[in-house]
Amino acid sequence: MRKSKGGAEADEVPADKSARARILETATELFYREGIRAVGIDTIIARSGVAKMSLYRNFASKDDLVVAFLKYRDGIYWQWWDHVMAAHPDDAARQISDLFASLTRRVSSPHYRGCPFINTSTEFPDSDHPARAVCRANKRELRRRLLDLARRTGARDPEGLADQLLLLMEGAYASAQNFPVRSPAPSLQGAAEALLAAQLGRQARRPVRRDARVFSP
Amino acid sequence: MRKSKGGAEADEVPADKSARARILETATELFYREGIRAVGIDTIIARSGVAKMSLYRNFASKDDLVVAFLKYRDGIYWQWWDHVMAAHPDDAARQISDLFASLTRRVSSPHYRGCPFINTSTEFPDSDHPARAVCRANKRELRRRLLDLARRTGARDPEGLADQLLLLMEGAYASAQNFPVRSPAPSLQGAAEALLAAQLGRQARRPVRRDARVFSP
DNA sequence: ACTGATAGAGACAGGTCTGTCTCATTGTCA
DNA sequence: TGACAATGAGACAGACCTGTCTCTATCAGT
Repeated sequence: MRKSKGGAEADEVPADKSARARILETATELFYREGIRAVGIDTIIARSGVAKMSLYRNFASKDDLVVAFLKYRDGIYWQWWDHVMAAHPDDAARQISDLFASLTRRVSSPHYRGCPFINTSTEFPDSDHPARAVCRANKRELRRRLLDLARRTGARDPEGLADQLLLLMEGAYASAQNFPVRSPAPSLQGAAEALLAAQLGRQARRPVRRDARVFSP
Repeated sequence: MRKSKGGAEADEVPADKSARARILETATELFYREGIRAVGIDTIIARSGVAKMSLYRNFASKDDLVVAFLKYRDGIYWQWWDHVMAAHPDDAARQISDLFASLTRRVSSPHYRGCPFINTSTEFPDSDHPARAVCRANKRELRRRLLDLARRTGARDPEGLADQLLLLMEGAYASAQNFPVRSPAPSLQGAAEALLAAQLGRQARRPVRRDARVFSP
């Protein structure tokens, strides 16, 4: 089985921080960049310049470290969100535009490796895995905040708009991996604005329900 | 480290097929449902009732089997696509509606576990991994077909519309895992139709480029 | 100077993983 | 019947993984 190439073994985290902080930072970096299953405990301790027992004294297990990694990323995520929202607190439409503009930049970075919560959910299909609870909580909160935004725009169907925007965001995250030459991300902001505009216009545009034939290969 | 729970060890694939076919079917099922890294060769041979050497006589390595799995799923995918397109070959707008309606059903199935190409890309971050080429090819072809559809609708900006629809599709795939209670999928078709309608209307709706402040935590 | 908390170093156990090897068995076609 | 290809069964090697254990070193506060 082809393995991911291992990186340098030298310390990459300043040694003046606590062992716990060094471990968490290193794990966050490695788990995000190379995947959780692909990164072993030995790699984390080597890269953070920490003894193995220091890891297991601070985290009960690798799963526990994974949960800590996700909670750390969750914090960063809402920090980013709040920062974007703060620019125009009373203009929800503008906040949506800003959100998708910032998201476009975020997912267009060459180092971008997708949403850690989606990625982790893929790596651990068992929805009872402790990490999955953190992933679900992040997405639930994302949906809640999008609904709040949608309501404040005065959209005709705020729940529907929120879910449409949610789908766009998830699509931006997921498509970051497989379009190396020309990312679809630049179309993101236009899509969000078109969906919002469609909900603010006069004519009621209801989705057409059609009974297409079922196909299950 | 918490492990995925192993299933029954009994044969689940009819023994009258060739060893290669049994292996590929079992691997396809297991890789998709439980993830690639999580499923070992021993599990595959046990579930398919095949000797280990029969596996390695038909596939050079696990990576080779993974590539075969992805090509198999790729075939199924375009089979599904062609089936949906065949209903109204000369009405691109209707084809788009049908596509998203069918997609909604697809991702709403309780057994749905996301897009195998996105999932595999997450499991193997190294873009040089042989499996990644199959994933990229699938997504490139998806984009090509969406562009063809968009052109045939007479959309003002076919490339933009195709990428918007692409983002929606990817979002539907990615969001299948983390919204167990109330999936955003029902909003999918309405979003696609609204994006199409926005491109067929009179007024030019150009995305607004705004220089929001950069935030990199 | 003494104490106690924190951490480094590394051996080790027990399990799992991929991939190889040998040998016996089955089935098919001539 | 004989030959040959495909397959089953299972031991095995070598690597890697998580988690435990022991012993030693450092450093801050009193």
